[in-house]
Amino acid sequence: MVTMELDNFSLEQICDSGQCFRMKKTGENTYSLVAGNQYLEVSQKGSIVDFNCSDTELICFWVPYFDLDVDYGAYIEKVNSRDQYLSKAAAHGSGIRILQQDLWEMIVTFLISQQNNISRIRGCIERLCARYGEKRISGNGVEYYGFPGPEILAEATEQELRELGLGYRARYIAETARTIVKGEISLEKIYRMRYYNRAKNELMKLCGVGEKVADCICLFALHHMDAFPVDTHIRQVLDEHYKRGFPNRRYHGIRGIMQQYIFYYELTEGRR
DNA sequence: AGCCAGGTCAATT
DNA sequence: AATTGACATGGC
Repeated sequence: MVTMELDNFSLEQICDSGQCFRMKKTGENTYSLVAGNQYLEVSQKGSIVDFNCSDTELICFWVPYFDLDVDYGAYIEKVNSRDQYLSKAAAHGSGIRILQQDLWEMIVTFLISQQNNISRIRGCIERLCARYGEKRISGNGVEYYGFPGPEILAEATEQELRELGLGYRARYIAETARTIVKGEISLEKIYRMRYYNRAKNELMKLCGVGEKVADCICLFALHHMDAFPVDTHIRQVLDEHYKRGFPNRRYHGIRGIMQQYIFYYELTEGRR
Protein backbone atom coordinates (compact mmCIF):
# COMPACT_ATOMS: atom_id res chain seq x y z
CA MET A 1 0.00 0.00 0.00
CA VAL A 2 1.26 3.44 -0.93
CA THR A 3 -0.35 6.64 0.25
CA MET A 4 -0.08 9.94 -1.60
CA GLU A 5 -1.52 13.38 -1.12
CA LEU A 6 -2.73 14.72 -4.46
CA ASP A 7 -4.26 17.98 -5.61
CA ASN A 8 -6.76 18.14 -8.45
CA PHE A 9 -7.30 14.41 -8.35
CA SER A 10 -10.67 12.70 -8.00
CA LEU A 11 -11.21 8.99 -8.53
CA GLU A 12 -14.92 9.58 -8.91
CA GLN A 13 -14.41 12.14 -11.67
CA ILE A 14 -11.82 10.01 -13.43
CA CYS A 15 -14.15 7.01 -13.27
CA ASP A 16 -17.04 8.98 -14.73
CA SER A 17 -15.05 10.94 -17.29
CA GLY A 18 -15.51 8.29 -19.96
CA GLN A 19 -11.85 7.53 -20.68
CA CYS A 20 -11.47 4.22 -18.89
CA PHE A 21 -14.34 1.80 -19.08
CA ARG A 22 -12.83 -0.81 -16.79
CA MET A 23 -12.79 1.28 -13.64
CA LYS A 24 -15.62 0.80 -11.21
CA LYS A 25 -16.76 1.99 -7.85
CA THR A 26 -16.59 -0.80 -5.29
CA GLY A 27 -17.43 1.09 -2.11
CA GLU A 28 -17.98 4.51 -0.64
CA ASN A 29 -14.49 5.76 -1.45
CA THR A 30 -12.97 2.77 -3.21
CA TYR A 31 -12.51 1.85 -6.85
CA SER A 32 -10.98 -1.04 -8.75
CA LEU A 33 -9.67 -1.00 -12.26
CA VAL A 34 -7.99 -3.14 -14.85
CA ALA A 35 -5.63 -1.42 -17.26
CA GLY A 36 -3.85 -3.57 -19.81
CA ASN A 37 -2.89 -6.54 -17.68
CA GLN A 38 -2.66 -4.68 -14.38
CA TYR A 39 -5.23 -4.66 -11.61
CA LEU A 40 -5.50 -1.97 -8.96
CA GLU A 41 -7.63 -1.21 -5.94
CA VAL A 42 -7.46 2.41 -4.91
CA SER A 43 -9.31 4.60 -2.44
CA GLN A 44 -9.52 8.27 -1.68
CA LYS A 45 -10.54 10.50 1.20
CA GLY A 46 -10.14 14.15 0.43
CA SER A 47 -6.73 14.60 -1.09
CA ILE A 48 -5.34 11.41 0.46
CA VAL A 49 -5.18 8.53 -2.01
CA ASP A 50 -4.27 4.95 -1.10
CA PHE A 51 -2.89 2.79 -3.88
CA ASN A 52 -3.01 -0.90 -3.06
CA CYS A 53 0.24 -1.81 -4.82
CA SER A 54 4.01 -1.75 -4.35
CA ASP A 55 6.21 1.35 -4.63
CA THR A 56 7.70 0.03 -7.82
CA GLU A 57 4.36 -0.67 -9.42
CA LEU A 58 3.12 2.77 -8.46
CA ILE A 59 6.14 4.55 -9.86
CA CYS A 60 6.51 2.47 -13.00
CA PHE A 61 2.87 2.05 -13.92
CA TRP A 62 0.29 4.08 -12.01
CA VAL A 63 2.14 7.40 -11.83
CA PRO A 64 2.27 7.68 -15.61
CA TYR A 65 -1.18 6.12 -15.93
CA PHE A 66 -2.86 8.75 -13.75
CA ASP A 67 -0.45 11.49 -14.88
CA LEU A 68 0.45 12.07 -11.24
CA ASP A 69 3.52 14.22 -11.70
CA VAL A 70 1.65 16.85 -13.69
CA ASP A 71 0.16 19.94 -12.04
CA TYR A 72 -3.43 20.17 -13.23
CA GLY A 73 -3.92 23.39 -11.29
CA ALA A 74 -1.82 25.02 -13.98
CA TYR A 75 -4.24 23.83 -16.65
CA ILE A 76 -7.21 25.17 -14.73
CA GLU A 77 -5.48 28.53 -14.33
CA LYS A 78 -5.17 28.78 -18.09
CA VAL A 79 -8.94 28.90 -18.45
CA ASN A 80 -10.12 32.32 -19.55
CA SER A 81 -11.93 33.72 -16.52
CA ARG A 82 -14.26 35.61 -18.85
CA ASP A 83 -15.44 32.30 -20.27
CA GLN A 84 -18.11 31.50 -17.73
CA TYR A 85 -19.04 28.19 -19.27
CA LEU A 86 -15.51 26.75 -19.37
CA SER A 87 -14.70 28.17 -15.93
CA LYS A 88 -17.68 26.35 -14.46
CA ALA A 89 -16.84 23.15 -16.33
CA ALA A 90 -13.19 23.19 -15.18
CA ALA A 91 -14.15 23.90 -11.58
CA HIS A 92 -16.67 21.09 -11.70
CA GLY A 93 -14.21 18.55 -13.13
CA SER A 94 -11.03 19.79 -11.46
CA GLY A 95 -10.11 16.26 -10.39
CA ILE A 96 -10.06 14.81 -13.89
CA ARG A 97 -6.79 13.48 -15.27
CA ILE A 98 -5.87 12.64 -18.83
CA LEU A 99 -4.87 9.02 -18.43
CA GLN A 100 -2.09 7.29 -20.33
CA GLN A 101 -3.68 4.06 -21.35
CA ASP A 102 -2.61 1.21 -23.60
CA LEU A 103 -2.73 2.03 -27.30
CA TRP A 104 -4.31 -1.20 -28.51
CA GLU A 105 -6.86 -1.13 -25.71
CA MET A 106 -7.89 2.41 -26.64
CA ILE A 107 -8.16 1.54 -30.33
CA VAL A 108 -10.59 -1.28 -29.60
CA THR A 109 -12.38 0.60 -26.83
CA PHE A 110 -13.14 3.60 -29.00
CA LEU A 111 -14.07 1.47 -32.00
CA ILE A 112 -16.73 0.05 -29.69
CA SER A 113 -17.68 3.47 -28.34
CA GLN A 114 -19.01 4.85 -31.60
CA GLN A 115 -22.77 5.34 -31.81
CA ASN A 116 -23.03 3.60 -28.44
CA ASN A 117 -23.83 4.61 -24.87
CA ILE A 118 -21.41 4.46 -21.99
CA SER A 119 -23.05 1.76 -19.91
CA ARG A 120 -23.31 -0.48 -22.94
CA ILE A 121 -19.70 0.22 -23.89
CA ARG A 122 -18.61 -1.01 -20.47
CA GLY A 123 -20.60 -4.21 -20.96
CA CYS A 124 -19.18 -4.83 -24.42
CA ILE A 125 -15.61 -4.42 -23.18
CA GLU A 126 -16.14 -6.69 -20.18
CA ARG A 127 -17.60 -9.40 -22.41
CA LEU A 128 -14.73 -9.02 -24.87
CA CYS A 129 -12.17 -9.40 -22.09
CA ALA A 130 -13.98 -12.29 -20.42
CA ARG A 131 -14.19 -14.11 -23.74
CA TYR A 132 -10.72 -13.42 -25.15
CA GLY A 133 -8.59 -11.97 -22.34
CA GLU A 134 -6.15 -13.85 -20.17
CA LYS A 135 -7.52 -14.79 -16.77
CA ARG A 136 -5.35 -13.44 -13.98
CA ILE A 137 -5.27 -13.27 -10.20
CA SER A 138 -4.36 -10.07 -8.40
CA GLY A 139 -1.99 -9.92 -5.43
CA ASN A 140 -4.96 -10.04 -3.06
CA GLY A 141 -6.67 -12.92 -4.84
CA VAL A 142 -9.16 -11.16 -7.11
CA GLU A 143 -9.79 -12.77 -10.49
CA TYR A 144 -9.82 -10.51 -13.52
CA TYR A 145 -9.33 -10.64 -17.26
CA GLY A 146 -6.59 -8.79 -19.10
CA PHE A 147 -7.27 -7.04 -22.37
CA PRO A 148 -6.86 -9.36 -25.39
CA GLY A 149 -4.02 -8.35 -27.70
CA PRO A 150 -4.28 -7.92 -31.48
CA GLU A 151 -2.94 -11.45 -32.11
CA ILE A 152 -5.86 -12.93 -30.15
CA LEU A 153 -8.55 -10.76 -31.70
CA ALA A 154 -7.14 -11.30 -35.19
CA GLU A 155 -8.03 -14.97 -34.76
CA ALA A 156 -11.62 -14.17 -33.85
CA THR A 157 -14.25 -14.25 -36.59
CA GLU A 158 -16.59 -11.36 -37.15
CA GLN A 159 -19.48 -13.63 -36.26
CA GLU A 160 -17.94 -14.58 -32.90
CA LEU A 161 -17.43 -10.92 -32.09
CA ARG A 162 -20.98 -10.07 -33.07
CA GLU A 163 -22.21 -12.59 -30.53
CA LEU A 164 -20.77 -10.34 -27.82
CA GLY A 165 -23.27 -7.67 -28.84
CA LEU A 166 -20.76 -5.48 -30.66
CA GLY A 167 -23.05 -4.98 -33.64
CA TYR A 168 -21.55 -3.64 -36.84
CA ARG A 169 -18.40 -2.67 -34.90
CA ALA A 170 -17.41 -6.34 -34.85
CA ARG A 171 -16.10 -6.05 -38.40
CA TYR A 172 -14.06 -2.97 -37.53
CA ILE A 173 -12.37 -4.80 -34.65
CA ALA A 174 -11.68 -7.96 -36.65
CA GLU A 175 -10.25 -6.05 -39.60
CA THR A 176 -8.21 -3.68 -37.48
CA ALA A 177 -6.71 -6.54 -35.48
CA ARG A 178 -5.64 -8.24 -38.71
CA THR A 179 -4.19 -5.03 -40.10
CA ILE A 180 -1.99 -4.73 -37.01
CA VAL A 181 -0.97 -8.39 -36.94
CA LYS A 182 -0.06 -8.30 -40.64
CA GLY A 183 2.20 -5.38 -39.85
CA GLU A 184 0.48 -3.01 -42.27
CA ILE A 185 0.23 -0.53 -39.41
CA SER A 186 2.73 -0.57 -36.54
CA LEU A 187 1.60 0.30 -33.03
CA GLU A 188 5.23 0.82 -32.00
CA LYS A 189 5.69 3.31 -34.78
CA ILE A 190 2.55 5.18 -33.74
CA TYR A 191 3.83 5.32 -30.15
CA ARG A 192 7.03 6.90 -31.38
CA MET A 193 5.35 9.51 -33.57
CA ARG A 194 6.14 12.83 -32.01
CA TYR A 195 3.49 14.85 -33.79
CA TYR A 196 -0.19 14.61 -33.00
CA ASN A 197 -1.25 15.01 -36.62
CA ARG A 198 1.01 12.24 -37.87
CA ALA A 199 -0.26 9.82 -35.25
CA LYS A 200 -3.85 10.80 -35.96
CA ASN A 201 -3.48 10.32 -39.71
CA GLU A 202 -1.85 6.94 -39.20
CA LEU A 203 -4.65 5.83 -36.87
CA MET A 204 -7.27 6.92 -39.39
CA LYS A 205 -5.95 4.33 -41.82
CA LEU A 206 -7.45 1.68 -39.56
CA CYS A 207 -10.87 0.29 -40.44
CA GLY A 208 -13.58 2.07 -38.47
CA VAL A 209 -11.26 4.76 -37.10
CA GLY A 210 -12.47 8.18 -38.19
CA GLU A 211 -11.52 11.60 -36.94
CA LYS A 212 -13.32 11.45 -33.61
CA VAL A 213 -12.13 7.97 -32.62
CA ALA A 214 -8.57 8.84 -33.70
CA ASP A 215 -8.68 11.91 -31.47
CA CYS A 216 -9.81 9.85 -28.49
CA ILE A 217 -6.97 7.41 -29.06
CA CYS A 218 -4.46 10.26 -29.41
CA LEU A 219 -5.64 11.82 -26.18
CA PHE A 220 -6.21 8.80 -23.96
CA ALA A 221 -3.36 6.55 -25.09
CA LEU A 222 -0.73 8.73 -26.71
CA HIS A 223 -1.20 11.72 -24.40
CA HIS A 224 -1.34 14.15 -27.29
CA MET A 225 -2.81 16.92 -25.17
CA ASP A 226 -3.88 18.94 -28.20
CA ALA A 227 -6.34 16.30 -29.42
CA PHE A 228 -9.92 17.55 -29.16
CA PRO A 229 -12.47 14.80 -29.86
CA VAL A 230 -15.77 16.22 -31.11
CA ASP A 231 -18.69 13.91 -30.36
CA THR A 232 -22.40 14.64 -30.20
CA HIS A 233 -22.13 16.28 -26.76
CA ILE A 234 -19.17 18.49 -27.65
CA ARG A 235 -20.90 19.37 -30.94
CA GLN A 236 -23.88 20.70 -29.02
CA VAL A 237 -21.68 22.74 -26.70
CA LEU A 238 -19.75 24.21 -29.62
CA ASP A 239 -23.02 25.17 -31.31
CA GLU A 240 -24.43 26.69 -28.16
CA HIS A 241 -21.47 28.31 -26.40
CA TYR A 242 -18.79 28.68 -29.07
CA LYS A 243 -20.62 29.84 -32.16
CA ARG A 244 -17.46 31.57 -33.36
CA GLY A 245 -15.46 28.40 -32.80
CA PHE A 246 -13.56 27.03 -29.84
CA PRO A 247 -10.61 29.31 -28.89
CA ASN A 248 -8.01 26.94 -30.27
CA ARG A 249 -5.23 29.51 -30.19
CA ARG A 250 -5.58 30.22 -26.50
CA TYR A 251 -5.70 26.54 -25.58
CA HIS A 252 -3.11 25.31 -28.03
CA GLY A 253 -1.38 22.25 -26.60
CA ILE A 254 -3.97 21.80 -23.83
CA ARG A 255 -7.19 21.54 -25.81
CA GLY A 256 -7.59 17.91 -24.72
CA ILE A 257 -8.00 18.61 -21.03
CA MET A 258 -10.43 21.43 -21.82
CA GLN A 259 -12.42 18.97 -23.91
CA GLN A 260 -12.56 16.61 -20.95
CA TYR A 261 -13.79 19.32 -18.58
CA ILE A 262 -16.59 20.08 -21.05
CA PHE A 263 -17.45 16.46 -21.70
CA TYR A 264 -17.62 15.59 -18.01
CA TYR A 265 -19.65 18.70 -17.24
CA GLU A 266 -22.17 17.82 -19.92
CA LEU A 267 -22.45 14.24 -18.70
CA THR A 268 -23.08 15.29 -15.12
CA GLU A 269 -24.13 18.82 -14.11
CA GLY A 270 -24.57 20.27 -17.56
CA ARG A 271 -27.66 18.33 -18.56
CA ARG A 272 -30.72 20.50 -18.46
C1' DA B 1 -42.49 2.68 -27.39
C1' DG B 2 -39.25 5.19 -29.29
C1' DC B 3 -35.21 7.95 -29.22
C1' DC B 4 -30.51 8.03 -28.81
C1' DA B 5 -25.78 6.78 -27.88
C1' DG B 6 -18.20 9.67 -27.24
C1' DG B 7 -19.31 7.73 -35.60
C1' DT B 8 -17.66 5.84 -39.95
C1' DC B 9 -18.04 4.83 -44.66
C1' DA B 10 -19.61 5.03 -49.28
C1' DA B 11 -22.87 6.72 -52.37
C1' DT B 12 -24.99 10.78 -53.96
C1' DT B 13 -25.57 15.66 -55.02
C1' DA C 1 -16.99 19.77 -50.72
C1' DA C 2 -21.13 18.86 -48.47
C1' DT C 3 -25.05 15.83 -47.47
C1' DT C 4 -27.34 11.47 -46.58
C1' DG C 5 -28.46 6.74 -45.31
C1' DA C 6 -26.98 2.28 -43.56
C1' DC C 7 -25.02 0.03 -40.04
C1' DA C 8 -26.57 -3.23 -34.56
C1' DT C 9 -27.90 -3.17 -30.10
C1' DG C 10 -29.88 -2.17 -25.82
C1' DG C 11 -30.24 1.53 -22.04
C1' DC C 12 -33.32 4.73 -20.44
